[in-house]
Amino acid sequence: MPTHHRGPEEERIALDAFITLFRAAGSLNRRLSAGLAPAALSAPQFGVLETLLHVGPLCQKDLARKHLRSGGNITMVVDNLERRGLVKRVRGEKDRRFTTVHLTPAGRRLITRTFPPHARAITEIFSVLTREEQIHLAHACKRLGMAALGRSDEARAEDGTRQNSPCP
Amino acid sequence: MPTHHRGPEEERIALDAFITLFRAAGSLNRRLSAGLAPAALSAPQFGVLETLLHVGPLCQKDLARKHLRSGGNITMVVDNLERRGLVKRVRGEKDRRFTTVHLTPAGRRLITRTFPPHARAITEIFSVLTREEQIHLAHACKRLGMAALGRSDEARAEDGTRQNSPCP
DNA sequence: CGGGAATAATTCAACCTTAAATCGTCTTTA
DNA sequence: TAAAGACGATTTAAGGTTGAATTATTCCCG
Repeated sequence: MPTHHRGPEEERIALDAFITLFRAAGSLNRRLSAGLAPAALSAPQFGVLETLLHVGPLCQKDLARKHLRSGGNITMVVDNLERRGLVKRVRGEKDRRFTTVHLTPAGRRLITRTFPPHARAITEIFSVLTREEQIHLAHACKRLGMAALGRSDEARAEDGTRQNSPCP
Repeated sequence: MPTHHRGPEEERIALDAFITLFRAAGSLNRRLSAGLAPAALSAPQFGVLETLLHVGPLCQKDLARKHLRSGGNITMVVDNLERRGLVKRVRGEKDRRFTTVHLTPAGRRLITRTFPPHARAITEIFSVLTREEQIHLAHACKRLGMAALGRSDEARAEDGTRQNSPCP
């Protein structure tokens, strides 16, 4: 919604940036989901497989934290992946509250051949911006994200400063 | 997911910008949804009411186009708003295929008192960026969105160049 | 040691989202 | 004018999302 609102200029500019950011995210998302359709993967499913590939087996709590999603949500996404045999749950031996999620061979095969074209698609789309523009965009979004979180909890949980929980 | 992937630099930068953009949108969305909770409005419901307030009664097709959502989605969101008595559907007289969605007095009251604090919250969060940064951000996102859409159909349907459908 | 607090996962209800199928209602055209 | 096609809205099935309640397990402390 193109914010037909007319207020003071500061507000107008902020609302315009806001709505544009959201529309871009939506369009990106739709486009990339289409690219995932051949593998019959939803974006969240792809995200979980990608994380498992690049950081290794994780408990669901950590998956939730990494993706900024609720626990119940991860349960469902992992359910659907497990139903297709792309992932398996392993009950913690030391601490039986945890279940660690592992890629199966089939899951690893699928994600290793799905990730590269996906990354290429992103790179291709972002190439409408120069290298510097991309860096500035990322920087601005990083600050925005922090501001939105109000700096409270996991603001930078995924910004590199990871303090991983001890999923056994 | 902080893209632990390590590829050529161009790809690394694009993926970083991508993931940062999405995390920012997610955080913004969560924060603003929290602000809407007192009014018991979801973000999509708020969006529809806001559009109806600022552009006037619209048929569902136009609402769908404005929000880049499917028709079925709008049917449900309007259902929920109508159930609460915030909007009402009016069957087209000339062409009975269309239903025009109107704000009820209650709906107008709710959205007129909900919008200003919402806009202020956005402005407040975006104030971590300078005026110029916000403008550059919007510009970059605009180009990104176009690139993602592949320039096809309603790429700029909401960028001002509105060609409204003739909902009677 | 034993009971209460904390914690990981699951379930549940409510809503959002889409694509595809269907229903009514025009419009076109043969 | 009647059949065919186009078009707006609704329904349906599948999945995503959340927050709250529940369950199972472990931890802590008196």
